[in-house]
Order: sequence, then C-alpha cells, then structure tokens
Amino acid sequence: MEQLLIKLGNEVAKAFKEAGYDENLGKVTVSNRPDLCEYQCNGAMAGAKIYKKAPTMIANEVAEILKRSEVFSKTEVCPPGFINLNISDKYLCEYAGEMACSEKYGVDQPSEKKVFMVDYGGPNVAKPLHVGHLRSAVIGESIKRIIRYMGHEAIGDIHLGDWGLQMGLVIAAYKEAHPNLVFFDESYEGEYPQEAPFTVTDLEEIYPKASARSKEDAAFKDEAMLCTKKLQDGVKGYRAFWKLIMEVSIADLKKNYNNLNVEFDLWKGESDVYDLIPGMVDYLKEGGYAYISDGALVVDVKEETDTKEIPPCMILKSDGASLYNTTDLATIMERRKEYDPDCIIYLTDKRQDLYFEQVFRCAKKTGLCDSKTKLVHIGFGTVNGKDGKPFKTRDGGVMRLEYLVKDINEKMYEKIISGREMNEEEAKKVSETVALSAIKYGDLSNQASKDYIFDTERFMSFEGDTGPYLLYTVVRIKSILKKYSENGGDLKECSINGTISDETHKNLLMKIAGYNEMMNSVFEELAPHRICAYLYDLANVFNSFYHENKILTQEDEELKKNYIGVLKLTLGICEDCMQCLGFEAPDRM
RNA sequence: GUGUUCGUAGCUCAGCUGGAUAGAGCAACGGCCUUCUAAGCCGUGGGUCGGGGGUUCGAAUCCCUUCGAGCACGCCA
Repeated sequence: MEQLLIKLGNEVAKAFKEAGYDENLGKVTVSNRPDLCEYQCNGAMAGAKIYKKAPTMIANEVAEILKRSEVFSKTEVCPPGFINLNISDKYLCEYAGEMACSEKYGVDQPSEKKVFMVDYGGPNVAKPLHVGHLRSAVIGESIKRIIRYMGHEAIGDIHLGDWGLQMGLVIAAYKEAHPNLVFFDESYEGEYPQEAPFTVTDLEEIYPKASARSKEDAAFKDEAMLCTKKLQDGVKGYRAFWKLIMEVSIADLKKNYNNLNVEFDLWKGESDVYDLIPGMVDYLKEGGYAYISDGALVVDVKEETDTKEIPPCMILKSDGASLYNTTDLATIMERRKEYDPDCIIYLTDKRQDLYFEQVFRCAKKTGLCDSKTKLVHIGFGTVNGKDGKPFKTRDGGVMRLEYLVKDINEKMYEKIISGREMNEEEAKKVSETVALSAIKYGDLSNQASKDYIFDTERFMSFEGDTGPYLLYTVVRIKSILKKYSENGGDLKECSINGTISDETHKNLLMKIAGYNEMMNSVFEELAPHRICAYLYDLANVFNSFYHENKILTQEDEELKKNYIGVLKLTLGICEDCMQCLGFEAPDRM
C-alpha cells in the first residue's frame, strides 16, 4: 500500500500544480501542532523564494483548491504560510480498513528481493557471554527480523571467535593438567573419544586462568602458541580436541541465545576461513595491493577526501601470522562466494569504527568485495551501570549475561506472583516473557550508537516507556477480544467502517495509518529504536481511546464491531512490531 | 596531538534529515475505579537545548569558535 503521507502529499501536490506551482512543494508531514491540525504542508514557504511571492498568497491559492478535495475535512492557512490540514474521517477509515485486509498491514514487499547477511553475536568459544554481548545479540536479531519483515532475505551469522590464541591457551592449560590424554599423543593412530572430558564450566574456569598466566609465564605462552600452531596446522589430536571444545561451547551458547530469543542461521567462525587466507594473501600481493611496511604486510586505504590520517589495513603481522583483519577479509570473500549478498551488516562495539572503515576500504579497493555488495558497520555504544560507567558486578567483575538474565527473571517472577492470581507454573512462564521484553526494550529503545544506562528497576517497571507497559497494553487488547468471542461475538465479522466516534478514536486511527511509513524508514535507517517509539505512541493513543470508550458494553452493535475491528488492527500491528524487536506478549499478565 | 561521537527538565531519553508554543517517562503534586486488566487514564509544576558568533523569513537541528565528557588512532579483537 502507498504510504498515507505520500497519498496526502499527492493530493496537495496536485493542488500546487493546478495553482501553477512546482508540485514537489506539496510534501505533507504529520502536524507538529496537533492543537491546530492533523497534517501540514510547508511547501508554500519554500515556494516563496522560487516565485518571489508572499508565502501566504501561495498557501491561500493552494488551500482554495484543496478545500474542494474530499481527502481533507479542513484546510487552513496560518502565517507565515503553513497549510494546515485535517484528514476526512471517511478517507482515514478507508485507509485503515484497507490496511486491515492487507498483508503486513499495508507494508509493501519489494519488487526485487535482496540478500542481507547480518554478522552479529560474535562470542568467543570457551568464554562465557557477558553484558557486552547483549547489544550485539539484541540489536542484530532485531535488524535481521526487520529485514525479513520488509520482504528481503536475511542470513544471521554468529561469527564465532574460534581460532586464535585463545584456543591455544585452553588446549595448553588442559594438556598440562592431563598430559596423558590421547589427544596430545601425536603418535596415536586410533579413534579419538567422542565425549568431551570437560564441561562448559570447566572451560570457563580454564580460560581466564590460562589467559592471566600467559601474561606472566613466558614458557606457558610459548606452549600456548605452539598449541595454536599445531591446531592450525591440522595436527589430528589437536583438531579432535578443538572439535570437542567447540561442541560443548556451542551447545552452551545456543542455550543462552535461546533464552534471549536470538537465533542464528549460521554458526560459522574464524576457523571456517582459515584455509582461504594463503590464497587471499597471494592475491593481494600479486595484485600489487599489499606491501611490506615495518615488517608487516599492509594495504593502503587512504583516500583523497580524507580529513584524517587513515592507517593502512594490516594483512599479516611481521611474524607472518594472520590477525582479525585477515579473517574478516577472508570471511567477506567466503560470503560472496557462498551467498552472494547485496549487503553485509556488522554489529560490533562502536570503538571498532575505524577498524571497519579500514577493512571495508581494503575489501573494495582490492576487489575482494565487488561494488554491488554494500558493507555496513553498525557500531553500538556501551552498556553502563547507574553510575554511568561500564556495567560491572557489585565486586567490580564482568557481569555474565546468564546471571543478569536470571536475576531479572527472578525479580519479575516476584512481581508477577505477588500482584496477580496466577499459579506458579504460569507465573514463571509469564515472568520470563515479560522479563525478556524489559531487557530488549530497555536496550532497543535507545539509539544503537549511544551508550546507555542499564537500569534494571526502570526497565522492569510496568509504568512509563518500558517493555512491560507495552505488553500490558497488548494483553489488555487480547483480553477484550477474548471476552468478545466468549460472549458470542464473531471476530471475523468485525471490521473498520466509516464511523469515528471521538478524538481518541481518530488519534488511534491516524497513528495506525502511519505504520507503513514508520516501518519503511526503520528499514532504511536500520533503526529499531524507532519501532519502540512508534509502539509506545501507539500504546498511549490506544490507552486513551480505551479509557474514553466502552467497547464491550457498547450498545450500538455496528459501532461495537467497528471498535473491535480497530482493536484487531491495533493488536496485529503491535504484534508485528514486537516480532521485529524480538519479543512477544503473553495472553495475560 | 589528530580524528570522532556527544552535551536537551533534578534523573533517563526522544526530537522523523531547517518549521509554529522544544516533547515523553521517572521522581513531585492534584484528580478519576459498583462498568472491558487502576500495573491504567487525565491534569499541574519543572528548560537562556553547554557558552558565544554566523547562515535565513525561521536553527536543538547547518557552518565557525570555545568549554566539557567519552572513544579511537599498525603488529589485540
């Protein structure tokens, strides 16, 4: 469906043209003065310059023509040249009615389906997830869902950190403690055990200790580097052991991401492109792109228009080892070959802005990535505690994501069980659903690029601009629709008809009618926080409507059906928005 | 030092790519339940949009300058 503002704009543009002015001046926006009008056009003021004519004169001429239009119920001119418009009830109802019958409530599917890859998550194997991983997971998941909702293909890839020194550290530490395991016996020729001799908890203990030790104990670090090399060179036992680490770690990651309603299509990682690196390096050398600088292999990525010094993109360290850049470039190659994406979106901390700028330039310049494929980095801000400093546990340690989620689940359970009559089992399920909305909405409602303060109490509140408030509103609609059905009403028979009973009713319909436009700009800007803002507005106008109008006890049957029709549409839009954000509402709470 | 992001109510944040009187929420205060979930709704108070200059009919938004904060600047990821 065409966006409402475009339709209204076309109507006004026609009037501009008829009056002898450029039709491009006829752009319509939602009014920023709802006390004066519902929609506005500021084109007359822009036109004043072009035509050297008083803006009010232009506005008046256009307004005279618009007064004949059936689209608007009121057309007024206000100094210095605003054209103030009210939409006619009939036109608005027809638009909303059409939305209700349309797929995705009028959000059009693209004529050309594009392939997006979303690289998010980015956890390291053998290391537990911490708060820092929350944003990547939550924002990435939402962006993936938004892309799909808009009718494109989105492939989510977790891009595991599964190959570097960190793996060598774990292997070295384990080997030291259990030197007789067959994995480390290079003369061993038999089958390796299928079962891991360790658990996730073991791994999570081993890694930080090994990491800390490597900084003081040079011999241990050498051993870890040797293990890394053996793994990368494909020594059978090391590979088999590594595989077990991967299995155990991935199973645990899946569980944690599941709790967040985050799902990846691909569980690839740095290890998957390791074999591509030598060929890529040769290509860069032969193409004359890469050269040796201070012993390291680099590609220049400076451009004429730069206002700052952009350091070259490093391909190999001076000892010949690969690094983050190397695997990322190889991954771009691999993705192009396997999936031929139109766009690859990376979600990482915004501190990596410069780094991605270098990698993207390098990929484009060298042809590792063709011009068709867009490379986009979405850098997000830090999750801070109430003191405005990076989120920490009470004793100053890194907050594990698992504990954070568990803590919020428990607090939410206490809230639900004490405030409502609900059995334990349902309360547990409901509280998990509500808790997830609290966490995700708390994160997503902020602009991704900004730091934000993770305030558990505020996010969990049922009042104000929070996930639980939205869920509460949705639950309320569900409850009314359910009662309507139970009392013998047929929901299928209810649709929006031409009547608008009061201002709150109209406000609700106007907010609904802006859905299409909102989703399109969210997609263009990849900005989930705007869905949050819309959803919150929608919930507010709905609640006002709800308090002003009795729905189930409405005596006028036609009006009642009309109301139910509006409720169905409101609910549907809320659910689609939440779907895009990555959480959902329970049936009651 | 260079670059970059940001500075909006006591606190947490919006502000849709220049529009009218800068908006929400929390906190404070005052109303509204024998009626669809009051975990709600309605209202009041609270601001020199860090400061200064400029661009123009019009600036929180664009430009310059200044103050303050965060972050990044070749062998980590």
